[in-house]
Amino acid sequence: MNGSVVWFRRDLRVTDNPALLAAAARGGPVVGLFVWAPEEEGDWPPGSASRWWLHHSLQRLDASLRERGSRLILRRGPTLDAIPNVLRSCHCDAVFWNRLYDPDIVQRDIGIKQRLRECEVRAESFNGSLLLEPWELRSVSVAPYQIFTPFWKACLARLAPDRPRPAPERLPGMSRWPDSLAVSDLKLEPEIDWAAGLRAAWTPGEEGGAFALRRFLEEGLAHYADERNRPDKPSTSRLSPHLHFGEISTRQVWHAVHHQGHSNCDEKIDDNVRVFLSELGWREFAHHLLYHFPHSSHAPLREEFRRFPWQTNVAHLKAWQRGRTGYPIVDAGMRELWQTGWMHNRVRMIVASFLVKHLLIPWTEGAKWFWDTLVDADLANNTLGWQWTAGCAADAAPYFRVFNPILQGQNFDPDGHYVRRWVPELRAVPTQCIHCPWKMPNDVESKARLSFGKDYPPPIVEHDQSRIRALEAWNTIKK
DNA sequence: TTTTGAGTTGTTCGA
DNA sequence: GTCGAACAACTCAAA
Repeated sequence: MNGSVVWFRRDLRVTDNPALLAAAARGGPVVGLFVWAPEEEGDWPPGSASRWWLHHSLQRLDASLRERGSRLILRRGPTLDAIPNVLRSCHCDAVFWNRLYDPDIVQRDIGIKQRLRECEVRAESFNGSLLLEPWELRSVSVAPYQIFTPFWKACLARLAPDRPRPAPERLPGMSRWPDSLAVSDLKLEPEIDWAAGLRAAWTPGEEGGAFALRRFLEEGLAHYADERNRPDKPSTSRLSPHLHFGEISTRQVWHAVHHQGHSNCDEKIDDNVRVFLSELGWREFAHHLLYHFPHSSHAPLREEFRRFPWQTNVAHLKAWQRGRTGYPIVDAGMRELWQTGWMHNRVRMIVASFLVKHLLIPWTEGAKWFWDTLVDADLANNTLGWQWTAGCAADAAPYFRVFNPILQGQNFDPDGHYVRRWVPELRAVPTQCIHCPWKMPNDVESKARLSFGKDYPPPIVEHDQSRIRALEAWNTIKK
């Protein structure tokens, strides 16, 4: 009896998967297990877009395991029932998994490991997703880092990520497999099919992740430092959902990009590579913060923000969610999100700043909407992103940094290609008005075949006024 | 302990 | 049109 169960969660790959390799190394049968137990994830069970992705990724993983002689058994929670049940029915005596770092999941997993060990089951977890785990790095004062630059410097000084390890070629199987649900039984796909845009934009699964990395190395990386802020250019990696679901490991990405950097210009690391790797650094930093400040997905890291005069305005929130604020760059972003489950990072900052500063709507509302609509929704990244925008993270932006959606549009989408792609009613608007169509002269408006205010809304708030109002609101919480 | 330097991503105004 | 300064004060990290 030396069969092993690999409990898959967000490590949906066979390459460079420490838990899977540990199971394979024992030489006995290897059984993949996925347990659907959203109620065990606290206030943040996977959102709609994530569920769609998960559905497809599970199918791919099962296929990939079957090619190797194993398979993926699907069960519903409670996890603490499902794991022992599968262990018994396949006569396995060990469970391996890769660690997650979201507070509620950490607590659950600690309990599960303890219970399994009490039952004489070998239960072991591994680091399958971070370059350094949150407890591996402390500042000199022993307190967790709260500011990115010193955090990342310290990481870089210590970092020597292992080389990624190849997938096991063969996995010993069983003669009789335990019962399994079908992926469709989990009902992860939407009942009303709104996922056409997601299907067109993404290939969930390990192969899709490898393909995205290859494409980025060939087409994106060489211009990354200059163009990563341009939503009209294909220079970002688009790896975020693959990284979230662990379809590719951070180590794989790190080594591939590093290698490319060295082959480009011998000793010196390319600026593009340096900038991209620091984005992986932000992912590490986000996980570090959420682990050490487990309440931060709900509450501001800076205490005084509890008194911030947020406003409730359902109509404004709806307009923001549906991409009808009247600011083209904001609306383009929100519609890209709605249709594809993803938004360019620069545009995420612009729409977030707009919600929080122009509309004074709580950042948690934005975080919730992103959580439900993003295919890369990740509690750590989402939390840090929103806290940063709202200015309540430790290394917050200065209070006076209020993005001007017109200027941001003109700077980062200078030809309006991005806006025209996602806000088709503005397609014929000339470039000089594309980011402020309300300034369009009447004769131009008729030529643009646009009835302003009917086809496209006027701005729901005025920028200059909103900016002043935001600065005043920030003033009220000063000590 | 105290001190010092610094903090991803910006905007506006006036010279 | 371009350019530099001003926009708060605070807290984190390290010496």
